[in-house]
Amino acid sequence: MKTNETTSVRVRIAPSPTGFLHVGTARAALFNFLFARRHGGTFIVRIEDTDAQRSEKRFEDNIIEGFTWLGLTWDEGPDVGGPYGPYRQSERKDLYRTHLKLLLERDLAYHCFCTKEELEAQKNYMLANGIPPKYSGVCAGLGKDEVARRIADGALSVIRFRATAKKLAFGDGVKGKIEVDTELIGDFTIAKSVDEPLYNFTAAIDDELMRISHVIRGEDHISNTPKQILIQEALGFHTPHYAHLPLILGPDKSKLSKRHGAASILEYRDDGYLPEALANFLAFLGWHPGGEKEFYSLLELISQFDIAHVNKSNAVFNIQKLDWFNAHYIRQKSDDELCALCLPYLQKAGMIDASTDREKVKKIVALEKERLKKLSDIVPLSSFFFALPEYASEILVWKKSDAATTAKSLAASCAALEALDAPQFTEEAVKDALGAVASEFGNGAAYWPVRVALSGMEASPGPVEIAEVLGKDETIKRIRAGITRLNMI
RNA sequence: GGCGCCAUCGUCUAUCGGCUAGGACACCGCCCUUUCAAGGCGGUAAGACGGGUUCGACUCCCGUUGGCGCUACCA
Repeated sequence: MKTNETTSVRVRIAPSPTGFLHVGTARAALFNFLFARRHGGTFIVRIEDTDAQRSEKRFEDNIIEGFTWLGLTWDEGPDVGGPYGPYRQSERKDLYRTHLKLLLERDLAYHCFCTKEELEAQKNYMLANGIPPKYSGVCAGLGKDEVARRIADGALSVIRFRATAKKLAFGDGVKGKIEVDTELIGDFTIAKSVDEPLYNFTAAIDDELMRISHVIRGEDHISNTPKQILIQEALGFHTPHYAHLPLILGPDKSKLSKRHGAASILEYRDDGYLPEALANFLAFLGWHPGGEKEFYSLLELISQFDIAHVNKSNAVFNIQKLDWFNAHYIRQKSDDELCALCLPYLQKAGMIDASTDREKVKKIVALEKERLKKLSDIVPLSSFFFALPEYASEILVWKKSDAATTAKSLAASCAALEALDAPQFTEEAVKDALGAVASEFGNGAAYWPVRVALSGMEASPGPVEIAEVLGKDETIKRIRAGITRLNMI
């Protein structure tokens, strides 16, 4: 796709607020955003809410919130306005009505009175007889008077566009040249009535009126493109450059959808994924800047983005890779930032409240930082700090040790730690105290039981770090409980 | 069924005619190490198939097969 400096780049993401912001739309938005910013163009958000039955404001809000969370910014949209508004199709009815009437007057479109049942029957007949199914055209030749009479009689109708049969080809920025025979399309519907326009029609009108230069969208829209081009030609509109992105697939290789898991991008946020991780991951689904660098900030993505390098084939959404990106970005956070990010999860789990010592929480988060794949992992990983979990006494014994030795080493550790004055219960002091025990019993026989007694878990941060966070009293208490347990084995 | 799009490790990908096919995730092993994680090192693993074109094809062309998408009075 050529992007010379003289034609300004204007791209749009046109979500339909009939559901929460899903991954596919978010990725398409990201690519449009990247493309616009890369070329100093304009990024527009246009809400396609022509389907009044299915559109809901809460979905629009969810979509806008999702884009914002991802780090995207737009220049024109329903919330920020712009010179080509309004940016909600439901608020552009008059524009569509004008063009619809124009099409009707010029006989480029016509009223169709066929009922859904009739249409269904026609379709089944054609299918059964091996004929490519398309509108039969029974209403295509109705005279003006006949149409007026039927409408006056209250007959229900839809508006169909007269699709001229021809070989149509358009260049695609990703796929190359795409050719279709519009003969196979047939006269398609563009409105339920002059006040109820349908998707292919409104998209063609708005892309013209909003001066859209490039349409970047999922390849599930390839079959809509010739319809939109036909409408553009009938109305004397320009045809924007098209670029159809490969689809994002679920593990089963079918188009990613709600049934594959997260229904909304915001669910990823709530689950503890970082926007920079998701953006990095999503950008790499179907595109790659070349080279072996893996981590790209949004700014770096912008500077490298080239739509010519977008893949043609679909990509499977690999949650493990997302986790890896996320873990990386979590580790990049400062302790303060990460603590602030983890706080909501800890609070929600009831593990901390306003009275909890913030410095203690920060130490805990810092300790678990490199173990977090998602922010929400902080809850199961750190709960033992706040309340010792129930655990099997047997796990106190290190694999290369025995109960008797473990009891002795735990008692020694306990004594060594008790000898420390509470104010001097520093990481340094604890380390020296336990180090002395370790030099007598060996690292494994000394550290393992202390760590298990303190955490109640077979896997956790080291005993010195935990003890320092817990403080002398709690540390001694937990170790004594461990010793008691050992004596009962 | 019709039409369209696509085809490199299990997954995301590099390669734009010269490849001993590179990287990443995941997986396995080793190191580090009380455990886990992180980190370091190493390993298993790919050009769907068949024809062309060419000195030379993963790269170009054709066919086959397979996958996906679309086929609404949804978008």
